[in-house]
Amino acid sequence: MLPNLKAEKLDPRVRRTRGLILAAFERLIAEKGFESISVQEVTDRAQINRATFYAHFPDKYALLDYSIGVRFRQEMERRTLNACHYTPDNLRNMILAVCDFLVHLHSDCAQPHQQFESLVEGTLKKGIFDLLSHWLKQTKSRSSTEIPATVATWAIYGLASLYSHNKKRPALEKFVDDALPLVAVNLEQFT
Amino acid sequence: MLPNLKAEKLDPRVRRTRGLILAAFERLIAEKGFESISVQEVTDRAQINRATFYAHFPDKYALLDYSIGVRFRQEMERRTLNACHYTPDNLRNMILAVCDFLVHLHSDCAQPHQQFESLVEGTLKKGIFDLLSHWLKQTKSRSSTEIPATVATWAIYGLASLYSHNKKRPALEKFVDDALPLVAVNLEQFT
DNA sequence: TTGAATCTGTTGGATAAGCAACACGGGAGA
DNA sequence: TCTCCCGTGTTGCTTATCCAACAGATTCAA
Repeated sequence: MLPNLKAEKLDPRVRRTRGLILAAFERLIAEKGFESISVQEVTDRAQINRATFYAHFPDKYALLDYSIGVRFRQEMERRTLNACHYTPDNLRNMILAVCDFLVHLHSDCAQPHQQFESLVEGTLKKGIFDLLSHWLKQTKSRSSTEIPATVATWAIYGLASLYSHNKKRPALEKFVDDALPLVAVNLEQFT
Repeated sequence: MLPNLKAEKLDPRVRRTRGLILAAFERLIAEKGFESISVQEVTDRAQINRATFYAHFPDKYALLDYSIGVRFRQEMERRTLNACHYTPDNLRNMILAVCDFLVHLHSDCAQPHQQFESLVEGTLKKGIFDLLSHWLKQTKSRSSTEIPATVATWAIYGLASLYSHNKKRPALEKFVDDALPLVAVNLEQFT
């Protein structure tokens, strides 16, 4: 079972602190981009002590990781893709979701730089991979899921990256429908 | 010197907790009125432990007191009436402010009951009295300020109460200009 | 080069907030 | 009447957060 967002029974202080840090961080990212943010700015805006930040995150890169992960899982939950299994249609919806996610991320974030992008890529691929693996393991097929999930993950992220960086983007639905069969063929055995 | 709102150097945890309690309380008051609110509801919404509430306020009546006091001082600060001295014009502005305050309080608050009203009255009169006394003490006049400040306080609150309960209210400016001389005459010696 | 300024991570001890439990009291309903 | 439920305040102990201080890295200007 994928860990649900609200299922975790945390100390309320921890939940509150993380929420404050996250909110401050996301507003700052929208204002001035990831690279130029300092930990101090985040903690000032979040109204928490700087030492407390380090009790939760090793550095601002870990915070970015966390932020992207939370947002991704929230989006999957919103589309009810977190509690289902593999079908070509679910796959289609997931690709749509990832494309959407990247497009919004780029418009929400001032000055996306190289480092930022590659961190996002890593986190997002992990999210996609985990969700896909979760789907595939629910099928009766005995075959290993690692390789097909990896292939599909990279393909999906690649598609979304292509789409989101495209200056004049085609209609999303059309784009995804063109690409879907190429990904789905690798996962046929799990249908 | 009247205590400034941001001047107090409080533990940030205390500041945060009070802010959360206050915000939760004010939203609840707008939703269901003061009487039917329980301490538990406030703390649940504020994401605060119930025991923590009692570390800050004896009960919900003290919270109402605090809330009204903060809002009143904020409003006076906004109108820069907190750092000035007695003049008829400042007095006029203060009466305008108190009327405004009561009108908005009644519209923000679902089901204002008797107990609610009398608590508000006490807190507000204390605020008015303190501010007036602060003004009067800055004049060269040697006379005692207690009696004139008391008379003016009650008069001002009475005016605002009358105005805010009036079904079809006259224009505020006209109302105040009619009443102003009656209050000002008691404070003439401090001009 | 030097020095001032700013940010990063880390630490030990102080303090606020959380938690679970308790006694108490006021309904609501059998 | 009795019991059950719910809200109020209170308490001792645990835990998260705050704080002040530190050493090291980076930048920038004199």
